[in-house]
Amino acid sequence: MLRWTETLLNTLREPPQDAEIVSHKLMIRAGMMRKLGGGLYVYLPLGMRALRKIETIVREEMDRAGAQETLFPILQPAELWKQTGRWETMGPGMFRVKDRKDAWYVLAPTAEEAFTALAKSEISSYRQLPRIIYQLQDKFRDEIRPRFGLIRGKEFIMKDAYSFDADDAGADKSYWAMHAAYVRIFERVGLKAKPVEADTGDIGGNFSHEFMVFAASGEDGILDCPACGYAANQERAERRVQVVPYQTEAGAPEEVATPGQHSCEEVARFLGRPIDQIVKSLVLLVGGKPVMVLVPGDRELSETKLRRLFGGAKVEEADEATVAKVAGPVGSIGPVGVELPIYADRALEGAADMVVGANKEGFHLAHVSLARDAKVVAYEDLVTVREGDCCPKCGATLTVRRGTEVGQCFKLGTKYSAAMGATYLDEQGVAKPLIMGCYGIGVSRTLQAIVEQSNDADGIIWPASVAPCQVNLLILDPDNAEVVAQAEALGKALEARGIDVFVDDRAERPGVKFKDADLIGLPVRVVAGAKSLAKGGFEIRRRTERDSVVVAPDKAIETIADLLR
RNA sequence: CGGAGUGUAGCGCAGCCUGGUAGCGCAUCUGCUUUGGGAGCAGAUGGUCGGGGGUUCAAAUCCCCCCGCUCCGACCA
Repeated sequence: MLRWTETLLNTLREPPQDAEIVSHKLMIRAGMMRKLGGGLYVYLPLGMRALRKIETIVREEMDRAGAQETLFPILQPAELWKQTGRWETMGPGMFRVKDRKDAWYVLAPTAEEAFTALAKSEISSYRQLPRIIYQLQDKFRDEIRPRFGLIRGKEFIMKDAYSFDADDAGADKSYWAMHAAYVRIFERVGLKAKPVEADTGDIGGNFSHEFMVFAASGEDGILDCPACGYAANQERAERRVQVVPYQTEAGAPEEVATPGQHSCEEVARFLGRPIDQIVKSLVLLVGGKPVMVLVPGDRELSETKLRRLFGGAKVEEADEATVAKVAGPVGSIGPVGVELPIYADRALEGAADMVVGANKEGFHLAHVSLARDAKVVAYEDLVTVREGDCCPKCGATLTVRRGTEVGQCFKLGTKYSAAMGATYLDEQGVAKPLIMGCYGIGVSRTLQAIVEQSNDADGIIWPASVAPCQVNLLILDPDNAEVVAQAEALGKALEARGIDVFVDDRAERPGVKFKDADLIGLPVRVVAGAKSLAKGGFEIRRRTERDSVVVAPDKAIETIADLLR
């Protein structure tokens, strides 16, 4: 039994000034955690209990899926990271420290290298495959902007798992086993999380799902198809291309004066043409080399998609001087006559009678037919999908929702095993690189995501599976020996049944205790007071309900157990 | 890093424009009254006003530099 008067716990009437979103405010106000520094939080006893419950569920489901728990050091030799090149490519996002001999170390932001190194030393035969190993361990990332409490911190708790297989079929099996485990984990912790197709980012690999929790405060946009269930991160989502109007050729390109008109909106308005008849031309440096990209005037280029098109090469905007050299003045460039590889969005395939920049300040070209007048290398899916676009699977209209990522699965292939020489011998005695997958859950982020998704105006509403305790027992008259004796007996009996009890035994007025009980948000509230005893026992109610029932002491345990079921 | 804010008691804030001995609410401690949805009265504790420099007889207040934190854009669990 956890007693308030023996617990390091203070609730706050007002949220701290630096908290923006509801879960951050509630986690602080309810005394679940405190800030130690930017992006760094202390888990207080109640928050710690909820965190432990989540971790237990994660372990149970990982073990059930055949994964084995390990624990790797946070402090990792730089050598490992140099083997895969990520010592360079991770950039300033990774914390690096030196020991007294000036040897460099990394505070692990993730652990592909370390797990691959272990696989290299321990796995040598196909007979040892498949293997999935995991850990729950702190991760460190020097985030540019930590925010929203546990949602994005410099230090956070991650469950990371890595699978090692002999072939693609095995790797797929491991991938979907982890995927299924994640679905179960998020269900069990009471979180509505949806797997969506995702980009693979810096981790690499070729296939990925993110588990997203829908929340207005989410940092990611998710395109969701209400008709067929397709869902994808905005940075990766695809669309079914609609045929653009104005497909008829209208004579040769003609220079038109557009003084001072640069953006597509300006040009469209000035020429009295619809915006999707204007072509947006952009110059980007892909792996350091300039490339021209064309998208419809009202669309945004997705740099993520461009990067994937070029096999993960670095993509950046070209500076004005470069643009001027290879095309024309920024704001007036176009594809006609430029000597650059030109890639266009699929929506522009067959586009005719378009307006493009003339590569000359103050002028655009009208009546341009891309097929005829520009040397387009390829038409690809290059724009960021938005609300109202068509689902790539079924063609229905996509909607955008905000979401927070709580987990991600990647198929890595041999990216790390090949780089580090982690091989096994197959049945023929041939050395082959291990096929890998990696699977992360932001455990501390999950804790706060649960609160973000489950609260009301009065406070947190913990799902029973992860609540710090299941029952909040309020002793309203701590000076009344009869009340205390009854409450203590109930608390002990509940604990004997495996039900956690948090007792508010403070010498506070009833109103204070009710407010705090709502704020802390344990699933079942039991009131023990002189008035309740006079009415026949304890007053019992769910956090989510307004009215309580009075239950005789000998019936209370069953009533409570039923409510928790 | 770019843009916008902010920094005064444990928490939330006023004071700054117009310089003149640092204040309010909550929390904490003491006493009395109160006691079923954040009680009342009386008293008490607690501040190098983010740091440094400058202007001035005098700086929380005006000027300069630095730092922290928060919010909006590019990374990610």
